[in-house]
Amino acid sequence: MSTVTITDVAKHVGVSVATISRHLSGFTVRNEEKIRQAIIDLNYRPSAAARNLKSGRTGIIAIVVPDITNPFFASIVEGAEGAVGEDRMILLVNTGDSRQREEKALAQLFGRVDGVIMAPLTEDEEGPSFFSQFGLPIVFVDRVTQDGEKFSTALTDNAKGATIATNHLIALGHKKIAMISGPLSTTPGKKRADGFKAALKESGLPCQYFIESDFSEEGGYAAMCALLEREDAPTAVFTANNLMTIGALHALRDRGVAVPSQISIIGFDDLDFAELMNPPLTVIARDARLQGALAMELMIKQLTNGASTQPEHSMVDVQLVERGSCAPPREMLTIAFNKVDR
Amino acid sequence: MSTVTITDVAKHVGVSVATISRHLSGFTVRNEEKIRQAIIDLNYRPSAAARNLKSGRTGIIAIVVPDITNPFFASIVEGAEGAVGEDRMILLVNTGDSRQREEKALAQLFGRVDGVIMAPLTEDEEGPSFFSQFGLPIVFVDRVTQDGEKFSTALTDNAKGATIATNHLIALGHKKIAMISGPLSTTPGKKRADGFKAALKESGLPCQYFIESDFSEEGGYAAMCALLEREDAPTAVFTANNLMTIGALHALRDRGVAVPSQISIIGFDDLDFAELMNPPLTVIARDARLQGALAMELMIKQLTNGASTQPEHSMVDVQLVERGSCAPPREMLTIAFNKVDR
DNA sequence: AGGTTATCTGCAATCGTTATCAGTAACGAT
DNA sequence: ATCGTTACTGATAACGATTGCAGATAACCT
Repeated sequence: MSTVTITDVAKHVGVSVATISRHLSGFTVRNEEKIRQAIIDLNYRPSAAARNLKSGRTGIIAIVVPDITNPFFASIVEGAEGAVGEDRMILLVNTGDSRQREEKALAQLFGRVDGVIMAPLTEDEEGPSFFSQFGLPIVFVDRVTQDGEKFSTALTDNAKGATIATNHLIALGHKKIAMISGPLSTTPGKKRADGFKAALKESGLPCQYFIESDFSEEGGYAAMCALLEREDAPTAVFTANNLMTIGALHALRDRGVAVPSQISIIGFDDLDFAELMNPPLTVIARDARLQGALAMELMIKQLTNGASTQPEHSMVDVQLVERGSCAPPREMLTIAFNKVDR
Repeated sequence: MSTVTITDVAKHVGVSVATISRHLSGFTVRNEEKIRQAIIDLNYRPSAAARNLKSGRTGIIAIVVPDITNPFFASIVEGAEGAVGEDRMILLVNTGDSRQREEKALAQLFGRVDGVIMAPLTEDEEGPSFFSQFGLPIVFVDRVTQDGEKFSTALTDNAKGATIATNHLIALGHKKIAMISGPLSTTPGKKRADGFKAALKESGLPCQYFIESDFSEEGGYAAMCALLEREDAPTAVFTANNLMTIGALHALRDRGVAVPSQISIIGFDDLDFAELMNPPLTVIARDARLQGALAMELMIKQLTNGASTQPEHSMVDVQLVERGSCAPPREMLTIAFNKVDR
């Protein structure tokens, strides 16, 4: 166990601890070479704990996500990781979609990290949120809380993405369009639902097939099953995130429903293997890595400029990626067929 | 900025700091209720830095992986996260397949964490490895270094998995079997290649289509392209990890090669969406989450039992999951067809 | 040489907490 | 009334580094 401290090094060289400390902090001191050698010989490593205590800095930025196995959040983390720079590190916290873990984690983080980048579980919060009195710089990524304007945010244009997706289905001729939505208590859940409903309204279509689910694969599966059991089933579905898209596709496969001939499906968030799917998946894509990087940049800006910094808001754009999972609705095919038939 | 310390709380209540400290550590003290209230009123949070300095413990375990966006490592992390328990947290380090970052990260970790769970980049290391003099408990997960027996490990049965995969192809009648291998400098790269070669040898088949690649999607793509360009192309391919499998499939799709009718493919490591692929992917699967959890358990055991603990080695089993990407080779189909034809 | 900087040095205080140790109050037993 | 026990308390010294201060040394100029 390396219990060697700065004092040991000082004694070994024959100078005071202050000199060693200064050498470590980059000042020029007299016996540079001797000190360097002593550090190696003794295998000395400065105690991060002591440093933190004195300086109040930890050099660690926490990133708190609900589910690290969701490729989207994994990309967020990767993006943030890439932007963190040389002299800082990332502390990852996976809250596992549990509110309790989220709160506990936050409490534990205090004093361990210089700032927190987080995707909160829900927006629901009575009165001024817990975060406003947290006492540590916070940047929200992908999701915000009620009073999120007070903090820097790195979001995506959820409403726009949902509107594009819905309009894409409408343009193909669909009238019975379903949405498997995320929880309305979350930012992306709410905004994407809003975008969907607004697009329907604009085209004078009713909103009959709206299911609020939970952003999970199982939730997407169950929601799709529910839709298929309807007497008057929808001809197209917009799934509000990648996991629910996968779940919905599993449901379709299990029921033997053909995509896109029997039902069209478009998902929010791209997947690495969307092209390899059967059929290739049409999605609303965005650059999650960039989003993570932006969040980190905002955090670093806040850290270097001090607490006085005004909150900033960055927005990542969305984009329709057409592949093969959307087609005109069945009725239209039938009509077209009939026409040809005559 | 919450600059309120234990002293402030003590003054506010009218007791000594020692009493507050004791209360915080769970001892029974006299003015429990008053103290609790004061802590809330003042919004006091104990400084982790000071605690660390005194106790020498940080309550943080680092987990170092080469690439967090690889679903496999994401699952490892999730498994470890789930097993970490109430009073510890995870510090995630993504080395991005860079040796330099790996070393730097390790150095930075010292004093910040109680132990390191890691998947090292390579096994190559001259002499006694860097890790043996690292001075912090280490558990290797998925990969080891040369002198890995000295540390606890949570590995998977790579050779067995590769053998099963190869034998599966052989049983289908394939003679020209390729392997797109990972780097032989890594544990899974080496062991899977060994298993592949051993299986071929046992069946008296030559090893003509062996390509060493790099576990990346691009690498898998390039390797598959190289195989397809051969005059005498293989009829079946075993890809040594999930990312290379995806890359290889992309290559096949781009070239218009049909799976499994023209070429069979089997991958190491399952994917969430393997069933949804075109065709559904046959793989060698293992429980990565379990593997991560096992690594964490070994770490915690080491932490609680002290440095004297003997290293332990746990092994996660592998399993063949047959879906639709493997079939008898083309020649055989042709022969069968000819027979019927006569 | 003498004076003035410029540069480096050690001492000691400090960060916020916990561990140790000596002490005190309350209480029952003698 | 004395003693022993129990159950808590407060003062203080660490933990290992950083930093302001004042002093020492070297370097430079006239």
